[in-house]
Amino acid sequence: MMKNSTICKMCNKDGKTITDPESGELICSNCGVVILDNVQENRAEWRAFNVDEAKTRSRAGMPISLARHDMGLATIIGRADKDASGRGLDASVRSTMDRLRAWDFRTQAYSPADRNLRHAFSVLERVKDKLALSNPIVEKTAYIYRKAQERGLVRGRTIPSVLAASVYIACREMGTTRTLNDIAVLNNIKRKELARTTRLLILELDLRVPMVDPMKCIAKVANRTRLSEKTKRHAMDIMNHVTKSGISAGKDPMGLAGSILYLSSKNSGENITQIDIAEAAGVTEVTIRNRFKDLKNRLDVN
DNA sequence: TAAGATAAGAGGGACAT
DNA sequence: ATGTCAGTCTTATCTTA
Repeated sequence: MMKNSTICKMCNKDGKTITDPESGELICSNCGVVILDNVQENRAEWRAFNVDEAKTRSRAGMPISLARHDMGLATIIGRADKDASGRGLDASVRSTMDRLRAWDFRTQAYSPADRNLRHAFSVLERVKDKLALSNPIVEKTAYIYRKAQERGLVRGRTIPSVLAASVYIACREMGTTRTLNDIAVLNNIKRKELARTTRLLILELDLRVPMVDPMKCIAKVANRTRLSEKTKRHAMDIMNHVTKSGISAGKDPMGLAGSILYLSSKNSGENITQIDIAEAAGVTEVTIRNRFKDLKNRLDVN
């Protein structure tokens, strides 16, 4: 969490706002409203434990990154036909440089695999902005995509779809809540296809992807509604109970989170419609109803 | 108008053949 | 490999309070 001093437009107080680095949401600490949900992570991705470390770790120039087709290590022979002191080159040196430059270019960017990666990572740059992904997630995405590419899994699929699946997996691994829907709509991909590709990657690359944390789903859905902190807490208690008793197995966690919030809001007398909840959770109101009915039955039994 | 009920259809996992 | 089955979620439509 990091604090800023943006003034919240909802409650108009000079309150602090809090950036949640996990969900990338900017939240007012007075009223709890989500002011922005696309905040860029602007901290360094490393930690320094003392002054020396801070000095040695800060750096000039481009960091090494998996998310570049050459991992950011390229040396490019420039176009200016000048030597280091600015004088022009004589003809023979210049023609040598021309030949070197030509080969430099060919060997760097023109293997088919590299071209694929170049394309993919330019797409990744755009996705990063749209989804407010942190640097570690981008790196992880790039790593997964590289593996997929090496295994020939991109063939017969589009680059954006494989990339989107990589993003989704990276988010899951980092415990960040991004749903299939979130990622699909921003990439103009059908949710089904994204789900299919994701499964394929997990299967083929033998990835161990942790389950979505249902608590984070509660937080995410609640942040999109106007429910009170108390209702949210109560919902988390219920979720705790539900997870322990195994009712949640096989259910869409967002739908479940939504229905628990609905249940919680009923208990606390807050009026929120199923439609509002459903919209916040990204599921239909029927799903909310079904889960809700389930919950009522199963919780009464226990 | 919100909530509940019902039905049809899609996609995928488990399991048997 | 292919088919079937139970379970989940979605969409659509109708009824109820």
